[in-house]
Amino acid sequence: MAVSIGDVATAAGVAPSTVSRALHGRPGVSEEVRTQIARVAADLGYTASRSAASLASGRTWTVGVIAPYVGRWFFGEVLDSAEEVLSAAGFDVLLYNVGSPAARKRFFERMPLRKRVDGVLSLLLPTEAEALALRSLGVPLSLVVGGPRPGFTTVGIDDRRGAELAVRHLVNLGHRRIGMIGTTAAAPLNWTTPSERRAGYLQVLHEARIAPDPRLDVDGRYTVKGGEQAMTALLATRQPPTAVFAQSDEMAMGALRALRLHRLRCPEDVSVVGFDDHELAEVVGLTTVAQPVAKQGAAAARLLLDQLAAPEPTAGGYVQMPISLVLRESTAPPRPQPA
Amino acid sequence: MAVSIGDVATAAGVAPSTVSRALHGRPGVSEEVRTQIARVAADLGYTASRSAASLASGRTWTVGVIAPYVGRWFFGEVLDSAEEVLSAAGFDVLLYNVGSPAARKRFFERMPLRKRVDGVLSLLLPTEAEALALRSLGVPLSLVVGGPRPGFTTVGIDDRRGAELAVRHLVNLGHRRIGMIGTTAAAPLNWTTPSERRAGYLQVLHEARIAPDPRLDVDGRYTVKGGEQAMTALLATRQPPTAVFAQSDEMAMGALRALRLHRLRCPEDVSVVGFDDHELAEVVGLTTVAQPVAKQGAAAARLLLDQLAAPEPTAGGYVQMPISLVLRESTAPPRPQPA
DNA sequence: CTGTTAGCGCCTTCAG
DNA sequence: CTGAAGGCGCTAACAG
Repeated sequence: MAVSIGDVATAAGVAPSTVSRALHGRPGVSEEVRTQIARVAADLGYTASRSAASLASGRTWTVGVIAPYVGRWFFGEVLDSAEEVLSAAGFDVLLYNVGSPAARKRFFERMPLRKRVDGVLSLLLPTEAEALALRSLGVPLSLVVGGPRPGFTTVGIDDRRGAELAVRHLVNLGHRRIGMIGTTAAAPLNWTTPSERRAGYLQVLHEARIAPDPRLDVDGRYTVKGGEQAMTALLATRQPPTAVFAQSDEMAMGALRALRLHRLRCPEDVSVVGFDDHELAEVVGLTTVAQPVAKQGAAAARLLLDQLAAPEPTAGGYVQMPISLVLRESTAPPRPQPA
Repeated sequence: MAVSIGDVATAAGVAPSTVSRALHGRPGVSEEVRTQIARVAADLGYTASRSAASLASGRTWTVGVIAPYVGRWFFGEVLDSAEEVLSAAGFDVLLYNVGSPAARKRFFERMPLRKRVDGVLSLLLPTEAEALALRSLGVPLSLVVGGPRPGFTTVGIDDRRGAELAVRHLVNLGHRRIGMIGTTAAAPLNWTTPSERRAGYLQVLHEARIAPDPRLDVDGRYTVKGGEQAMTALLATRQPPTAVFAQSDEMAMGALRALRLHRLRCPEDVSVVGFDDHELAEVVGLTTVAQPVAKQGAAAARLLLDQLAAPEPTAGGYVQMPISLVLRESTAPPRPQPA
């Protein structure tokens, strides 16, 4: 069987409690004994059982991370950076991928996190009911999307202003007929990003005295494929847009593909702006609104650690990360209209 | 405090052991009592403590997943599908991101998995020493890269043949001067993929009686940026290649970008083939060798579950997944050389 | 079918 | 500075 604390104690000629103290660097152990114990433990390849330690102390030293879809660039990036911060602080990461509605429902019903984690980092925006379930865990909660939320510490960006940057850029180039690829579905997952970005889009159109045309507001499901289909739909309208704002780079890339398939050129025929500054946006020369993705994950993780370390449970807080427009080659003035 | 099994037992007027049996669906509990207990447990919002259960039973119901870099498309995709399979089977996923050499070293030294997991799924190829450490955990081991390995059940592809498909395609188009972007670094992480793919490349050159030119074999570090730099280096050689085989789509996309920056056209000036069939390969029209990424993750997870369920520890095994060449728009015959 | 009895391995008082 | 004792919450024999 695996070596236990008792084995180490016996081998070192001390009591188990002394081994525990020594290995945790707690005071009350002579330097001599401490090094001796460390040596013996290493020799024996001893690792404390997390289960037993958790049971006895109540600390699990693990953080639950809830993500909607790890395969998506944004989430992978956030997870990656968050994990790094967390593991450096000695915490393990328990990953829950709750992309599908079914998985999500099951997760929040069974709440497998109960008694299993010291804190939770969520990459998805919980509904009110879900937030309630999360709060009932009685541990610090951290969020990487959306805005301030009672009981949660959240890190995010100003989606609305980001969209404004993108659309204003198009307006400034002289575009008047500007489409948008986002999601019209009524925020199925209580996700505010699409509506916020739409609000920014509408705001700029309003400022520019451009009447919004609902036929130019299409659904791209936040996927590459969806973006392609959405752009195809836009091109099929009576009067296609001369520029398109895609709410995510992935949709923007789908849009670029649709343009290629239609033998249209970007930006000569249609300008495209994305959102996120995806790793590959540079590769395809996509103008986009950049947000610090990895930094958001790291920041959220760090804020969670702060709460974990705090003697008093500190609730809430909102950190907004900066965004900026990155100009590349996918945008240009509209081509002069045939008079 | 949280509600314990004792609370449920008292409230239901039975013994804790009966509650345990009932909730686990074990035989020896009357239907009547079982439903009664289920009701009470639900009312009280009872969830068993994983720590206590693990300590008592020895089963942790969690699987450790070791990944080199979750942000990379391939790994994100594998992780995503593996998590789905695992969690559907009731297992939690403990994620360890050990991308950097430092993190990797720390991980294998401290082996935080000991006494924590029922099985391990590794997305990185362990060195002999690392494999030893993993085996010492005494739990089923599963791998998603490389070939057969004692003590591991592995899922993979024939990298060598994949590379052959790609390069042979270029040869068949009439290319004779074919570059490769891979990694020349001596497999720092004991990762066989680069050398296997190189072997395939060399093999086809040999078949076609083309003398390999070491100057055309450049390092792209398996990243987009690296691919771009590698292609730039290739273009700077005395006699640049007319076609390039990139060992990953991410490097291929970097190469495409380099071509664009040099005002060269693909495939007119230079043909490019990638490897992986990245989600965005279609978007950029990249010809590539497709491998079933998500399926590999799911398969590896399923094989791990099989071992977990088996009464006898079954070791080893190797499952090879199919690959295929996907023709898109990044390859064409070389342009006739100026005579 | 159900209750009782021991631990699982560790941490944390409390003594010394 | 160190050891002894109790208990964390649950499961797994063993009795009835």
